[in-house]
Amino acid sequence: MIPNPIEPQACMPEELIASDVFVLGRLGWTLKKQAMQELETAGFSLYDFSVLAILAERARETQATIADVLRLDRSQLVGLLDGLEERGLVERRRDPNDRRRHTVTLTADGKRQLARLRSLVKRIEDEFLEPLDASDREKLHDLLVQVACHHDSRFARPDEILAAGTS
Amino acid sequence: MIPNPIEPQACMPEELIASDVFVLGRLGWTLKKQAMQELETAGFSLYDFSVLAILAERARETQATIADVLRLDRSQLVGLLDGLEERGLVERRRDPNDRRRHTVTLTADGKRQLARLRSLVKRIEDEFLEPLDASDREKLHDLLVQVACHHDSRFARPDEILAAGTS
DNA sequence: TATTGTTATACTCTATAACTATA
DNA sequence: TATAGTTATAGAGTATAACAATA
Repeated sequence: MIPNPIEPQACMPEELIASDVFVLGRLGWTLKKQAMQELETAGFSLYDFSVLAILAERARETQATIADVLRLDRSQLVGLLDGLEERGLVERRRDPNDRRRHTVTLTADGKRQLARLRSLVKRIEDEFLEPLDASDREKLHDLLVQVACHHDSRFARPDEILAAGTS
Repeated sequence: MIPNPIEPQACMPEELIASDVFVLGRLGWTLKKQAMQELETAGFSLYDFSVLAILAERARETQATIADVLRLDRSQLVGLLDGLEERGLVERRRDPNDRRRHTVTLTADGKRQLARLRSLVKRIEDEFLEPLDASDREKLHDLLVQVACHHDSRFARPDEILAAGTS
């Protein structure tokens, strides 16, 4: 036999390691998958977390705006909200000003669950970024947000710019 | 209350912007999708590029090792290689040492196409990272690879460490 | 019996279209 | 007519299982 003196099996090509498409794509996928799996054992999806997080900051969102933020089709959001509503974490109410709209709000239970998921997600991120120290993590996040902001202005955080000098 | 003087529609929640899962996940997805679309107009997929890149550095790979690097199921690779082979970009040959194996090699035409795709991907990455200067891009890539390496040792680049002082 | 490449199948997302009730 | 939410359907992408050839 004498297959190969130096085990070349499954070693990573330089070109792909040098490629941001490859590295960023895979890293994003890995982290997402990791988070999805861990949330699933808690009975939630990543979207559940995102929806709750959105509602925590601005209650009474309409379904369309939630879907837009998550880049989700409105039809996909329906099932998500159904699940959250069944568990009593959110409430849908008709908007009296425009009876076509539903305004969605977080319940007290929803807030509690969000707090739980928040710490879970935080732990996942901490483990994922383990090799980086606090300063590097901040730098990484800053660079990512800069790029994200360039492609989607909604990522802009005016208050962060203002607060940059204070902390 | 006084609803919201500043149009709140589809604005991004702080918590999600602060979340690495959210930002990294979306950014990776965006870049990947962008690259896929642009490559598609050239008649290729992102996987095509990756396969060609792998073969350029180490010819005569076996299908299993290629699939492993790309985290692809071996059955998925079959169709990919079929497409590349039909276009005369790669060649499959039975390994005489182990007739179960197929060794895959790049043809001259495959090398030419890879060069084309390479510059295309490079351009996509450049555009994507437009807001960052050269130093920031390097830093970002460095951080990403550090994290990637932590989760998958094959991302380690011993030669880069060695070459760090020379160039 | 285990492994390589292959084929066939099933399942999960996501995208699209059609429907209702309101405007 | 257009829009918000909903439902139903279809497609792509991915994962799983079974198979033939070889070890």
